[in-house]
Amino acid sequence: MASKDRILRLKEETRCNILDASLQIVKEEGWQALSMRKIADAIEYTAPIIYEYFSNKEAILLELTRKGYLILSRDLQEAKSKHRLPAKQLEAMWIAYWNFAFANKELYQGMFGVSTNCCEMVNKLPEADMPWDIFTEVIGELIGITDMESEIICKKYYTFWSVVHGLISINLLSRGFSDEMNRQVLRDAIGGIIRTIND
Amino acid sequence: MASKDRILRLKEETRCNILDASLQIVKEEGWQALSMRKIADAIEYTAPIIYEYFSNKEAILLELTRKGYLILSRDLQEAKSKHRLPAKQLEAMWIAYWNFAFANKELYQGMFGVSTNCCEMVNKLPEADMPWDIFTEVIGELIGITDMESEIICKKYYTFWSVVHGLISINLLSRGFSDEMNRQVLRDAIGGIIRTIND
DNA sequence: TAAATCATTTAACAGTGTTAAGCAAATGTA
DNA sequence: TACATTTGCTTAACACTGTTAAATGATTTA
Repeated sequence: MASKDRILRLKEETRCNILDASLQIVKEEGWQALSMRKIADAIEYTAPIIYEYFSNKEAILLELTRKGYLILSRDLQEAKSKHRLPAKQLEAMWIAYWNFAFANKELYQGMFGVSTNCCEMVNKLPEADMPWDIFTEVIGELIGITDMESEIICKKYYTFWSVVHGLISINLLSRGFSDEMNRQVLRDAIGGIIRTIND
Repeated sequence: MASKDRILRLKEETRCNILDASLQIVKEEGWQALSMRKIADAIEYTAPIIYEYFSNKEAILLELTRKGYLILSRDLQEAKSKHRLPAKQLEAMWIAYWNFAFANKELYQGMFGVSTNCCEMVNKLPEADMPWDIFTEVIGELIGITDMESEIICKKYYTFWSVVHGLISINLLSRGFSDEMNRQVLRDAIGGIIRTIND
């Protein structure tokens, strides 16, 4: 009777253990390898036990990404607090964002739906089937450089692509705004970067 | 004996049927719902038959994305051919790229690893757990606008985020360049956009 | 007509998420 | 202390997944 809160504490602990084990499996073997039975093995129980702590496998994933966003928020807040000028704050925040993504690759992938499956597939496709060359060609002409190995063209190309792919990804997932507005954002972004090309 | 090529033609046809059926299932029910038995149902065969045309389920996915890249390449080429100035060509190409992504949402997701699983999850998370507000705050201060509903801040914020998320996505998947170069690209992109903010 | 090849299916295996039934130990009650 | 009940956990099972091997039946070849 007096041990009621101790039991609750233990329950909370195994709940944490489930999440920790899950994250570790994901980090070591990828999202694809995460299975209920493997989690159960890690916490030295059998699979059905997990359903006393999470209603679903998806609920575990959801909680993992939720914790991911919390950590990211903390990192961003911390980065912001180290500067006073908004421009500096913003720069520090993006870098913190960047660091988080690469320090927690798998978690970031889970948070933003960058799947590992298809990544491996793309790497297996022949380079010739990819349309990247068309882009580098035109960007090369635009800035008057034909040497495809040039660092400048690489960077510009990279930046271009990131803007577009990022915009598309975000909109494919949660379609934040109207299509017209998205197009305008795209145009503005392209225009802005084209302007910086000749600097 | 004389019907050898006819048989080959039939074989080629069911191969196509497999791919078509797969793509249709993906379009209607998502990548997650694509199973060998469901494909078999669609082409009115049983599952093991598929293994006479594709060694794997992954081989089907690979072929689908390969065809996706081919279509994308064609669209880009076509967009490019309609202009002469590189700047105009580039703009048309990005818009073609954009259109392709949204006309073939599922295919694009498969090609670039934007998984549907996690997208649904993110939508289920409470808005409060997300760190977006921190960004909009700082960007608002930066451009001297505190009204969070402002269209300007939305667009700027959107653009910022796209650059970073796009860069990270691309690097997480296929880590194109060195970390130092990536950071420099990030800084340049941020610098460029900050400059365009006060226009 | 008999043999051999081909196309296709059925059966099976190991794995997945998930649920229901069972068991055994700890607890509450008389 | 003896019985009843709840609790913690496991085993068994279901429907599904990708994949492979064996069986079947039709078609072609000799």
